[in-house]
Amino acid sequence: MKIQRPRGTADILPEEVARWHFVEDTVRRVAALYNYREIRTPIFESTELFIKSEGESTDIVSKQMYTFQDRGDRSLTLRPEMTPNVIRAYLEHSLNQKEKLTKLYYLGPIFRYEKPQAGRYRQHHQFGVEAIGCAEPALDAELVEMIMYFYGELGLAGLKAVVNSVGCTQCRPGYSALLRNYLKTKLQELCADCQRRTEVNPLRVFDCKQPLCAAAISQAPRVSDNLCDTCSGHFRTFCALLEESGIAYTVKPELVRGLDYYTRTAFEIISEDLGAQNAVGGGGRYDDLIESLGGPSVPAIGFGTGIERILMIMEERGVTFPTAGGGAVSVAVWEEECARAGRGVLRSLRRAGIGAEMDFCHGSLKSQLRRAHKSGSPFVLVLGRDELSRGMVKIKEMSTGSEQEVSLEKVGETLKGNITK
RNA sequence: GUGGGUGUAGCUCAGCUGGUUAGAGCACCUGACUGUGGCUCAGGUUGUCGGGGGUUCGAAUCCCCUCAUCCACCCCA
Repeated sequence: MKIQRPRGTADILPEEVARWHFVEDTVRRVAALYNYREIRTPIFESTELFIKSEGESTDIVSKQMYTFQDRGDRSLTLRPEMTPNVIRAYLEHSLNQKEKLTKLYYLGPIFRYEKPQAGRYRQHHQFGVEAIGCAEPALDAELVEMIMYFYGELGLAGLKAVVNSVGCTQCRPGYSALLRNYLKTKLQELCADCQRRTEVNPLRVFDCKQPLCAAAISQAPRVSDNLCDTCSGHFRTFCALLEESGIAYTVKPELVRGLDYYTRTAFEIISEDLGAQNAVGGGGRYDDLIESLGGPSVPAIGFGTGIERILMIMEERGVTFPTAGGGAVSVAVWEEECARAGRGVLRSLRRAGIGAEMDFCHGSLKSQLRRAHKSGSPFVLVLGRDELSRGMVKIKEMSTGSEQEVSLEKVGETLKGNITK
């Protein structure tokens, strides 16, 4: 074993690609149903974009970015998520001038330098959407509905939506301070992690699994009681609309996402089939991000979901999916003087839109049939001395074993009627 | 970044307390059928035992380092 793939990356081999296609096709179909249009942005961007978007102190920016200098001494970073890229493109092309509400989706790889683990890779793929230009909670609810619909179309089950409001610039700082002060009074009762969280990200303490910590925070002030009127109104309507759409969800006051730019609505979709990395998708509103990147003040919301984790759930639950059937027609020729005619047949079949291949390695007829059988060829064309001398070719249908002879010129035509594609 | 498990043929794994030629099943190839796949039967190929170093007369087996992978923490998709 010489050179191996970089740590935390994966090769997607031909056998697995069918699953990817199934997911990708579903992405495009569902996006179209909700009228989102695809956007493709560069794999790398100015490092500054991510620092400005996500906040210097976030895990992603402080320790997970693949950052490098190019030959022109620019600092570039492999995208660690997609929202900043989409917003950058939105601003760069003044999409806000073209329509009031811009609805975009993306599908592609993103990169984070993390220690690989089950469901966690250094390169993984995400499907996500960004809806830019509307502050209404109805949009928030529709996004949750959309992501759940998407999972439903893939045949996934065992998923749970958890939602929260993280407030806005008006009310969040006040709440964080309030909570931090409360936690400081309980500091001795908290575990070491939670003592650290108290300073760094107090809301996380709610998520601690230690019973002592759970007890300590049972009386702590809740976000829901400390939102400003606008935020709490937004959240109430959002929840009511989720109920209207029949989506089962739970409010989780401790849900706080890893990026600084979120405001108000935050949500995550959790799977019971994954290990510790149990979030399949998540998203939230980011009403201040565009302005902070130097654009106009435009509200927006988005979600992202990890393709690898989706595939893991499919695997776990044995989700079946449609696969493309039937291999190419195989042309079997084993005598050297027939090879030329065989190549001619290949060309005419392909011109007729029929996939075809021939074994150039001089295998016996037997081995060629074996190969054809294994690769799922529906038909094998047998072309040997006998047939060639008559200007004919034998068509063998693999499923029944029946054979018929047709003239060389008519092969394409005859097969075309028989192949269901 | 911290802690723990694992690494033997393409795949799944066996190999007892160090002992000479490293195994099984599946897969693959060939043949039985000198022009016909699947089934059956019979043969056959494949390994620097993850890599490096050490202990030893002798290492897949013991020790150290390293790499990869898995699991958990952290964080997230």
